[in-house]
Amino acid sequence: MSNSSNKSVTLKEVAEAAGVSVSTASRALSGKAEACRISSATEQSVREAAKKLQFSPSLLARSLRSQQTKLLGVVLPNVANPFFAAIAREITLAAEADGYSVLLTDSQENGETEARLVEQLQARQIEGLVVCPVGMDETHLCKLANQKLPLVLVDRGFDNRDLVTVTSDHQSGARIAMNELLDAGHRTIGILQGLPETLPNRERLSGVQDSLSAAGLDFDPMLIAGHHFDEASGYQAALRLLTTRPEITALFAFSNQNALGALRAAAEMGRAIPDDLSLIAFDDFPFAAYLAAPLTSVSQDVSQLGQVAAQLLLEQIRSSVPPEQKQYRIPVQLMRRSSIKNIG
Amino acid sequence: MSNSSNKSVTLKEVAEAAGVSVSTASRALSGKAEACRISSATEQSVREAAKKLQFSPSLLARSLRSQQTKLLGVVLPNVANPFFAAIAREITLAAEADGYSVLLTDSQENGETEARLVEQLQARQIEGLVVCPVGMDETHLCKLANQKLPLVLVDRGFDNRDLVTVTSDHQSGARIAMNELLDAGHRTIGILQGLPETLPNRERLSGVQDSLSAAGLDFDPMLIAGHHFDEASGYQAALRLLTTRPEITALFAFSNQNALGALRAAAEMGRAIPDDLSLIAFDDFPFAAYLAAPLTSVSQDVSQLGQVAAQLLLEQIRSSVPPEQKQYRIPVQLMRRSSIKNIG
DNA sequence: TTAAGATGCACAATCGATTGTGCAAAGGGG
DNA sequence: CCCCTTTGCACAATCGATTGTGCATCTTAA
Repeated sequence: MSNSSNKSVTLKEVAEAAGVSVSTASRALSGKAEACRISSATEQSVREAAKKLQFSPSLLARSLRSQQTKLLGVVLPNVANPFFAAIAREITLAAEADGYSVLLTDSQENGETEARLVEQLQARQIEGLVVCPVGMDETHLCKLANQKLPLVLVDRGFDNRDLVTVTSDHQSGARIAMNELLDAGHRTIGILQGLPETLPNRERLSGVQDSLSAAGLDFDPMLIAGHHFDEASGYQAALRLLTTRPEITALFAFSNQNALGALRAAAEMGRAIPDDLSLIAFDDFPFAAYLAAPLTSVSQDVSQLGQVAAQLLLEQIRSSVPPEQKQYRIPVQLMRRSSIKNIG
Repeated sequence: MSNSSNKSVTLKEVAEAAGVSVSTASRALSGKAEACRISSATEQSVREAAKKLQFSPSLLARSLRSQQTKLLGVVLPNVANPFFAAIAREITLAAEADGYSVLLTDSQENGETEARLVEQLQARQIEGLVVCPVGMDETHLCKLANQKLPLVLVDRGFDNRDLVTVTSDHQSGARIAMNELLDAGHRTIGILQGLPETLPNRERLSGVQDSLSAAGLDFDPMLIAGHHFDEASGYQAALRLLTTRPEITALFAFSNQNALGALRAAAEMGRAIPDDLSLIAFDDFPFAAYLAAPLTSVSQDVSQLGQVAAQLLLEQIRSSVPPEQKQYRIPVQLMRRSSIKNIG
């Protein structure tokens, strides 16, 4: 009964079944019957033929003709990372709601891969693009913006203020975290940083510095370690800091994965949390409250991040002009638990 | 200097720039110069023109003509869930390596949404589809398979053995988990189940039953609670079981989110883990080892799951015949930690 | 009865690439 | 010198939909 071939029904076949021309069939099905003076009898027979044949128009052909692909591109450094996955989801849902489909790609935290993926997406005539950029080179992205391709950067960004960017308020997040430690009496605080060249990392370092200056303390670069947002970096960095600077009483991990590494390192060094070492992390996660030492963290509103990015992109596509405001900051929230000991 | 309009360069413009016809330009650029007797001089001038104009062929037009979109579809119940995100990533990477792009969609754990998304993807002429199906209705998916659209089901599946399916070995995973509890002397074990109608859930229940029978114990349906794989369900189910059946000494959570809910419920009931209550969960996660009671769990090899699904799909597309073997089982692994107390 | 206007639909161009076919010009052999 | 082959490329159809235009037929009024 049902069509068992793999090629789909075309408008031409529908038109023949209804005994009309392709153009008439097209107009009948696209609701332009009135405007194009198609008799309702004809319209009905076309509709019936389409239903009977299970006609589904080729979006490919339609896109080619209309120059509207209804496709969005998304480039993320690691789709499997729950943080980016949450962003991907928000964009996907928002896109779907607006009739768009999402081409998802993974740059594997590699700038060249990112550039290649962006070109590939462009070749597919995407109407808009969300990127969480890797590295410090923004030229390939500026080029897109110059070509009038709606573009939104999310989570990470550049110093270039011309690109539409949605990020958490990393700087005040870091300030809040540091203040929490300082208020608890900590004075020698190790920083487990992530990818050094990323904007979030730099802004967080800046927040750390702000906080220290406000407290009249020096910023000691030797108290910073780490090179990535992953567990391994957190582990190595924590191990090194705790070994070279045993007077450290608290660690500030720039990601929850870094915190995980810190947990492992602390366990190996025989330092219990929070009694022998305090810990705070950027980026909350579901199990944070159930850890041996419920982890105090700065929570990013990832859903909000994704939603705002998606809305900015869709709005940009609709209006075909970039928004006036380029920089969007999503507030963070301190989740106060019990991984910090008051040693004041 | 660079093109600042948003419309891209067409082959026609390249051809004009090189002073040749569109067909010649096409052949020169697609490496068919030799075969189509294009002089190397002409080929060079076309290539140069293309480079100068930054020509990038429209994949839309190419797809329409060649009937090859190089597009894959992926439908997952919740893209933000790290488990599904990991699957999405593996598929994305494998696809990219083979020149395919991935259209990612989120069915929001809703069968009708899933069916709608699948149709939409079909309208985009995807060449293959990976679905983690929601619900028990497989008709819309069988239809696809009948239409010769390469299809792979992942994580979840149906009793229908004709659809290519890649899942963890849920049944033996559940057996392993139950045996771990039984070996530790537990006899009254509460089950926190996930979505009841899903295959993983049913297979896990089946594994539970196997294990109990082998131990000569009865399977008490009243010891099962829960309706979803999320935290809320785990919490409510655990609360109910621990209230109505206080003699329970151990819980088996069917997902890590369920386990999280159980953790919350146990805390509220004043039952410490593992001393007052043992816990084991299906599905490991990075922080499992750092919980107050390091959680023993059955770990699924999610990457493997995604990779196998991707390879099966790509192979199916290449050979244009479904594989002979339809069911693929990925082994699970017990991660023995310390959330189970030996009460033997 | 006939010209003007309304009605209903088909023809054909178009989007941007690919590809089968055909036609010149150049080259070679008898 | 002519015919035949090879070389080099252009023409045109095609993929499947959308859309401007034009042509019949029918209606209505003078």
